Parts: sequence; structure tokens; C-alpha cells
Amino acid sequence: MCLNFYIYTNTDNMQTSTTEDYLKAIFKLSGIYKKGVSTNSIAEELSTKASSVSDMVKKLSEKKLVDYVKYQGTTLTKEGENIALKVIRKHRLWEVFLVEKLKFGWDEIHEIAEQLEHIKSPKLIDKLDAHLGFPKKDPHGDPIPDKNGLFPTIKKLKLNELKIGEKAILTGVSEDSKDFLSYLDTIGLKLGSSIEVLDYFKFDKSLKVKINNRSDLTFSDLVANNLNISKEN
Amino acid sequence: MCLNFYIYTNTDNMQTSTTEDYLKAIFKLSGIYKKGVSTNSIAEELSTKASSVSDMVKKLSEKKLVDYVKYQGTTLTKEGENIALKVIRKHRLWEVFLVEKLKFGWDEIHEIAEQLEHIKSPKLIDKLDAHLGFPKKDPHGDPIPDKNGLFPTIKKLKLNELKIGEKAILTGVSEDSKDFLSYLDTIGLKLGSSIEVLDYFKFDKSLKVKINNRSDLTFSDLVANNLNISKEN
DNA sequence: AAAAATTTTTAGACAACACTAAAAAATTTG
DNA sequence: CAAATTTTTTAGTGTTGTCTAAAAATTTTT
Ligand SMILES: [Mn+2]
Ligand SMILES: [Mn+2]
Ligand SMILES: [Mn+2]
Ligand SMILES: [Mn+2]
Repeated sequence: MCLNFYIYTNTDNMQTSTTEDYLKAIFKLSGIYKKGVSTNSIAEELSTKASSVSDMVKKLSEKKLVDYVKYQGTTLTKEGENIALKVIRKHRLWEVFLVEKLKFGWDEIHEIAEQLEHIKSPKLIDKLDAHLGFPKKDPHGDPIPDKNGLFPTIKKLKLNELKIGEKAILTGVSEDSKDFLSYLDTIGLKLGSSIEVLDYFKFDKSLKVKINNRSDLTFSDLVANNLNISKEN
Repeated sequence: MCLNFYIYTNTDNMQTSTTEDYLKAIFKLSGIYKKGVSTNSIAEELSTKASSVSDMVKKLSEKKLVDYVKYQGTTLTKEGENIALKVIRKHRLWEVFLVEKLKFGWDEIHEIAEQLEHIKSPKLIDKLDAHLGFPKKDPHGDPIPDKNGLFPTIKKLKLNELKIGEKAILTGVSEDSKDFLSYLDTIGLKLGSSIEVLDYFKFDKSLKVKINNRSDLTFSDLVANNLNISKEN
């Protein structure tokens, strides 16, 4: 009887799309700040207010999805991380679908995937995965977690870490906004493009680069910081 | 100034998935009862309580999506009907996707489509439509409204309207539940199957039928009433 | 280490939706 | 047509998630 009570406690652990978005945001921010994630940073990531976040992390903590101590930030529990990884898997697989099958541009898919990632079905995602041929990366170069939430941790090298004269291949982007991605489209930069650093200006940290051995142009540090690369040779 | 006010009034007419489901339910029920749709019937269709429906139709009426007079039932306005038809278009296109592309059975798709139909994106559905080759019917034989909400009104003939000796082709089903559809699967009945009425039992209105010129079996009136057919010859 | 600035939490409201119980209206029945 | 039954609405609550304003804690500055 007492055992029963224990077992069935917390069994109704189905998430709303809101709680899924919170867990995803905390997961993303955990990769950046290694300590507990700050209330303000979650609020900014989700375009909401700190007071709303404060309320929510308290509730997530009751559900044992996060560890939260007042004034000391939030970290995911194993359970919370599992849920976040499942949502990220769904988000990235749907993004592949939108680009590969429906022919959307990589700059148009984020908002749609933000909705599709919350569709609940035990079978749907694995069927989608198979339909897409078990892709390993999404259209932005991000790795897709497998059924068990595992994916290779690729050390991300940013374009602004290169020295003058070095060459690299674009392997991913750290920013999914339409503004950023359609700018890359207009300059002809896509995953796999080659980038050579021609010059570096100390004043504003901007870079003069040559892309695809053709056009010369200048990247601000902010742009360069959102371009993930792997060094050539 | 006054004009401005008028124009921008009611401009924020974005629906929640709840209101979309209400509008869809009212549309479906309007086809059956030609008068105003009763509060109780909406409640039953949506598995909710009459008091909740009473609240909601009042709100939908304020948004000019339904006409509602206390104690006299609810009907869709033109605007409400347009929204309902868009949701139905999305539901049926996603069902085609799930069966044709992801290889789901027709008995597994209803609940998933019930979620997918609420995804908001101006471009998504037309791209999906193109990807699927502009299908005209969903996996249950229901017509798919076009971009403008138009679809042919097919007069539905039900199996229990046939006389002994008549033959027909299964063109659709009026019931989407897994229980019903997987029963049809086990007896090998699918869209396009031929059905011949061998006998009719007055007592319970059940029918003895031969399907695909092979097996003989008996259908209750309830089953026969959910099988849509077109007469052969 | 006190003052100032920033971050975080609490308090109090609100909107959307759902529910139960009870009241009111409409319909069916005898 | 009055009584009984059914349908519908209202009243009062609860839950989830959001917000603003104000209080409290923490961190930074001087
Ligand atoms: Mn989302
Ligand atoms: Mn992505
Ligand atoms: Mn739905
Ligand atoms: Mn259908």
C-alpha cells in the first residue's frame, strides 16, 4: 500500500509544450555557463520575464526535472535532460524534413520546428527518422541525438578563432534566426563552403575573408562568432 | 482615426488549438443537424462538459466566429467556417503524409493528425500538399479542401442503404477510431474493396455480406452505417 | 565595508479553459 | 396543460502560465 503510493507518485509526467521549451532552454544554456543557469538568461532565451521563470523553475523542481536552489540558478536532472534531448531530437529531425523533403530554406524552418517538436506520438519520430534515412546532422550543422539521447560531442571551433592565412570549411551555425541565415544565403555561404582568413582588424575584431576562393568580404566579430568551422589541412 | 479603429478591430484573430477544435467540431456537426448545433452534441464530440461548451461558444460568438443565441444552438459564421475548413484541410493532408510517406496504418493516424492540424505556418501546408502530389482524398476517403476551402460535396451512400443482391465499392469510412479501422483491417476490408449484400436480417438490421468475392461475414447495422460506398453498375 | 546597482523572488492580477453543483429554460409525457 | 425529464446556462473553483510592481538577496563599486 505504502509501496503502491511510492510507485505511482509522479507517474503523470507528461510535459506541456511550455515545460518542454523551458527544459530545452536550460539544456542549451547549461552548455555555455557550466554552473547553474541564471533565471535572467532563461528569461531572455524564452523571451519571457524573470518572474515567470522563477515561478516555473519552482514547479519543474517539484516535478524533479531540475535542481533549483533560490538565488543559485537551475540545472537539469537526468530526467529533465532526457526530456530536453528528446525534444531536441524531434526539433532537428523535423528541420531535416522541412529542408530535404519540403524544400524550405534553412532560414525558414526554425519557427515551424519549434512547433513540430511538441507533437506527441511514440512511433512518429522513429518513422520520420527512418523516412529521412537516419540523418546525423540538421540543416544548421547541429548533431541529431539518437533514440537514447546520445550524440557525438563535437568541439566547436569558431571562425573568429582562426589566424590570418588559415583556411576552413563551414560546418555549422550557432544562430538560427532568419536575419542571420538569409544574410549567409545572399553572400553564398553554406555548409561545406570554404573560408580563408585574409586579414584581421584589431579595432573592431572584424575579419576580411575569401569565401569559396571567389569573393572577398568583411565579417564582423559577431558574425564570425556564429560560424562554426573545421580547419582545412 | 475612427476608420483606423474599425479596421484594426478584431485583427488579432489567431486561434488556439482549442478554439480550432471547437470550430471543427461545430462544422462536422452542422453537416448532420441542419439547424443550430446543440451544446450537448459539441460537448460529446469534444469529450468535454456542456458547461465548458456554453462558456466557449459565448467567447467564439464575441469573436464573430459563430452565431449563438442562448438555448438555440450554435452555427458557424462564414469566418468560422473558413477557419474550420483550413484545419480540416491540414488534418487530412497530414493524414495522407502519415500513411503514404511514413507508412502508418490508417487506424493509427487520427490522434497524430489531431495535433499536426494546429501547426501554424503560412507556407507549410501548401508545400506539404505539393510534396504529396495534391491528393484529393485522405486515407479514410474524405475529400481534402483546396486552398480556398472548396471540395466536391459527394453524396454519401451508406452500406446499410443497399438492398439484397446489390454490389458496391468501399469509398470511405465515417468513423476514424482505431477500434473500428483495425477491425476492418483484420477482415481485409479497405478502400476499393467490393462488398455484396447477401442477406438482411430485420431483427437487428444486420447484414450478411461477401467481401472481395471471397469471405462471407455479418455486419451489424452500426458497422454498415459507417461504411461509405458507391454502387457498382 | 557601506552604498549602489543588479538579479531574483514574492505578491497580486489576469486570461484561457476546464470542472462540479445548482438554477433556469425548454421539451416531453401523461 | 401541468408534471417530469432533459438540456442549457450560471456561479463558483482550479490549473497553467503570464505579467507588473515591489521587496529581498546578491554582487559590484567606491
Ligand atoms: Mn517549441
Ligand atoms: Mn537547427
Ligand atoms: Mn486537434
Ligand atoms: Mn481522415
